[in-house]
Amino acid sequence: MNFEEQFRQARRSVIAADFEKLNKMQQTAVLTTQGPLLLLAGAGSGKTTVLINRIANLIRYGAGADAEEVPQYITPEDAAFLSEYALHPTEEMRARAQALCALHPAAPWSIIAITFTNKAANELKARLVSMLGEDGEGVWAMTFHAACCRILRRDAARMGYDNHFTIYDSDDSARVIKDILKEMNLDDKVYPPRLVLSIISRAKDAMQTPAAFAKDPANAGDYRYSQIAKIYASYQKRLKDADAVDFDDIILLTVRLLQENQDILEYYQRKFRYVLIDEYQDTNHLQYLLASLLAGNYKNICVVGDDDQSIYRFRGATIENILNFEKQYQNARTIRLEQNYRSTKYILQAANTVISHNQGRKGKKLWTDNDSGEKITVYEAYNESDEANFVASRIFSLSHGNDFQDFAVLYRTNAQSNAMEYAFKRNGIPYRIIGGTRFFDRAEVKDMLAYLCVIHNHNDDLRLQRIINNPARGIGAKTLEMAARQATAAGESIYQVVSNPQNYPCMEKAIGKLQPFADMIAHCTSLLEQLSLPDFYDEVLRCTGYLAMLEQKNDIESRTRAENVQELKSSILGYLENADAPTLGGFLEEIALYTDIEQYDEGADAVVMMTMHSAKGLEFPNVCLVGWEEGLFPSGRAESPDELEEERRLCYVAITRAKQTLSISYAHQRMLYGRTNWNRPSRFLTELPEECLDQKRKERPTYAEDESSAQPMDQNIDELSQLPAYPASRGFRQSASAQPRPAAARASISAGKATGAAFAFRKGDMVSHAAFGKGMVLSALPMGNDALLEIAFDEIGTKKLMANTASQHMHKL
DNA sequence: GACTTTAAAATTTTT
DNA sequence: TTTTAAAGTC
Repeated sequence: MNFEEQFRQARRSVIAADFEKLNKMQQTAVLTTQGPLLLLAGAGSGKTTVLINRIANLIRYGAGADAEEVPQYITPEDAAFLSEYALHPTEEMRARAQALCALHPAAPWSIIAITFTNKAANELKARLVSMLGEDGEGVWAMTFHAACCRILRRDAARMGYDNHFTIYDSDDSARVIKDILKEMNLDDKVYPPRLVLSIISRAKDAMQTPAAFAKDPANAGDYRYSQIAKIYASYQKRLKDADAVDFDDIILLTVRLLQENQDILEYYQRKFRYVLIDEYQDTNHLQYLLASLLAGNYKNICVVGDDDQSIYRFRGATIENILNFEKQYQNARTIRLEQNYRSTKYILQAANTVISHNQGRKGKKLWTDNDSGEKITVYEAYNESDEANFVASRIFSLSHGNDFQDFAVLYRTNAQSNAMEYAFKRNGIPYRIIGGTRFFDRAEVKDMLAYLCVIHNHNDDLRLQRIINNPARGIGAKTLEMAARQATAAGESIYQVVSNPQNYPCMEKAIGKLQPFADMIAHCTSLLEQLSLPDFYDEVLRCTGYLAMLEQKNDIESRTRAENVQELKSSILGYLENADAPTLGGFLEEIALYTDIEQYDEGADAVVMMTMHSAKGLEFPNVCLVGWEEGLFPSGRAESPDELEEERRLCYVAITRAKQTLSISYAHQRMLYGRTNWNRPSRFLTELPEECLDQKRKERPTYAEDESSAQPMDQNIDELSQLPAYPASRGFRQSASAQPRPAAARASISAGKATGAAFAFRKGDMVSHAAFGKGMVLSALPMGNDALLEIAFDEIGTKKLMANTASQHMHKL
C-alpha cells in the first residue's frame, strides 16, 4: 500500500473517531460531505444530531472524510504518524493529527442550514453553539423566510423594492383581498378571501405572474378564474405600492433575484459551499428552486427528510421534491437512518404496519433495540366525554399524580380539545393547550404592532386603517372611505390626507376628529427620538389610549388583553439584547418573521394537548390519541386516495410521537359542532397489527338496539340508573336538538356509584385519591347533582375537583 | 357612528 | 357548540 492510500484510510478513521458515539449509518451520513446527499431519516432516528455533527465535521475537517485528495505537503512520515494515531490516539498527538486530517475546512459562514420553523432553527443554532462555540454562531441556521429576507434586503432595489420593505402576514393579505373584492364589487361568498389567497399562493409557487395566470390554459374559460386573475393583479399592485411583500413573495422574489442577476447568483453560490435543508418533504416548488439555485455551483446539498412524515401537502408542500431528488442529482447518495431510539417495539411495529398501506413511498422500515414495552391500549368509548374520562383515568393510573408533563393528548382538530378540557378540569389534571391563536396573532398585539408600524412609516395605509378608530375616535367607515378616496386621487397616502384635512374640502366635517389623531401619531414619532424603545412603547400605550380602553372595560377578557399588550414589551427587550443598533424599524422587521414566542413553557407540570400536526417533531413518554373515527380521522374532507395517504402519514407521525406507552380511543357517538354523529371506528385501527393491541371496551351490549324508536327521556333515565356504566340504551338515540344534551345526562349517570358521591364528601373528611394521595376536604359546595370539592392534599397542595368525577379515583378514609 | 343582534361556518398551519 | 363577521338598531 502506498503512503497516500495509507493516509486516506487513516484520515477517515481518525475523523470517524470524533463521531464514534453515533451509529454506523449516522456516522456515514456525517462523513459524507461532498456532493448531493439524500438523508432519509425516520422518526426518532436522531436526525438533528446527525445534522449538527455533520456541520461540525464540515467546519473541523472539511472534505477530509469524503475525498480522495491527498495534499501535496503530506509526507510518508505524516501518513505513518496518522496511522499510528488512528490506532493509539494520545492527547499530545491530537493537534497534529487533526491538522493533517483537515482538507479545505469550511468556514462557518459558508454553511447554510435551512429549516421551516423558528423553533427548529433556534434549536439547531443553540446546539451548534454548544458544540462548536463561536464557530456555531457563524453558520447560517435559519428558516427559509429569514434566509431569503436577509438576501433580499441587501438587493431589494434590483427587484424594484425598497430594502426596508414591510412584510404582510396572512391576516394583512386577507384584508387586502377583502378590500379588492369590495372595490371590484365581488361577493366574498363566491370569492372567499382565504381561498383566493391560496390560489394566488399556488400561482406564486408556480412562478406565475398575474398576466401568466390569466393566460394559463388550465384556467381558460372559467369566469371565476378570470376574476381571480384580476384580483391577483390588483393584489400585487397594492403590495408593490405599499412596498410590502407577503410570505410567498419573500421566497419568490429571492428566487427571481438569483435567476435574473448572474452576479448575485454567483456570489451566493460561491459563498455557500454547503447547503443543508431540513424537513425536505415539506418544501414547496419555490423552496426547491431556491435550494437548487444556492447549491448550483458546488452541488454540496444535503437534504434531510422523511417522505412518510409529509403532512403539509395541503399548504403547498410537494412530496415529489424528496421522491425525485435522486433523479435531479444523478450522483446523489442516499442514506437511510432507520434505527429508532425513541419508541418501544410495539409502538414501532404499529407505525410500520400502518404506513405500509401507503403507495408511493421511498420505502423504509424502522427498527429499534428498545424493549417491546406495553401493548397499545385501544379503547372504545361511548361518547366524547367517556373518552375524555378514559384518558383522565389512564393519566391517573400511569402517573400517580406526578409528571403530568410526560403525557400528551393528540387530536385531529382543535375543536376536540373542549371535551378533554372539561374532563381535565373536573379531575383536577393540570393541562395546557398548544395551538389555536398564538401570541402574535392576537388582535390586541396586532393592534399595537400596527400602531408601531404607522409611527415608523406614516404611509403604511393598511395598518393605519386598522388602528385609526381603535380605540374609538369617531372616525368611522364613511370618513375613512372618503380619506382613502382622496388619497388615491392625490396619489398620496391616507395619512397625508388625515394629517392635512384642511387641504381637502370634503374632509371638513371630520377635521375635529382627524387632527387629534394625526397630532397623536406625530407626537409619538417625536418621542421616538427622545426615549429608549421600551419607554417609548409605554408612552405609545398611553398616548393612543389603547391601554386605557382595555382597563376601562375591566372584564377578564380585557385584562388578559391588557397583559398581552404589556407582554409585547418583553419582545422589545428581547430584541434590544441581541441587536447592536436597535431601532423601531429593526424591531418591526425582526418581529415580522419571528412570530413564534415561546408559548410552551416546558417547566410547567401539565399534560399537553395539541393537534397531531403540531406534535410533529416532538416526543412524549406517554401519548393518548383520541377521536379515531371515520370522518374525523381520517378527516371526512380527505376524499381522494392522495389525501387519504396524507391522513395516514399523519397517523404515522402521531403514533411515532410516543416513547413508552400509547393509547388510542374512539367514541361510538360524538358531538361535534353541536351535532351528534355516529361514526364507524377509523380504518387506521384495522390497519394496526392485532398482536400489538390490547383492546378494551366497557362491558355492555352492542349498540344495535340504539336504532330503535325514541322513548321519553325520563323513562330511560330511570331504567338506566339501575344499571352499571353505559348500559343498554333502548331508544336512547335522539337528535341533539330534540333533548338538551342527552350525552351529558348520560355521562352523569355513567358515574354509577357517583350519583350519591356528590353528597358523600363533607368538610373535614379525610380522603385518598389514586393520583393525588391523601388529603382533607376543605369545602364541599353543592352544584346541581354534583359538588365542587376543595381538597388539601398532603403532597401536592389544594385542588378543586368535581365530586362525581373524582369519586372514581378517590375514597373516604 | 356606536352598539346589539343574528346568522353562518367551523381541518390540519408556518412564515 | 363556539366563534366570527355582517347586518340591523339606536
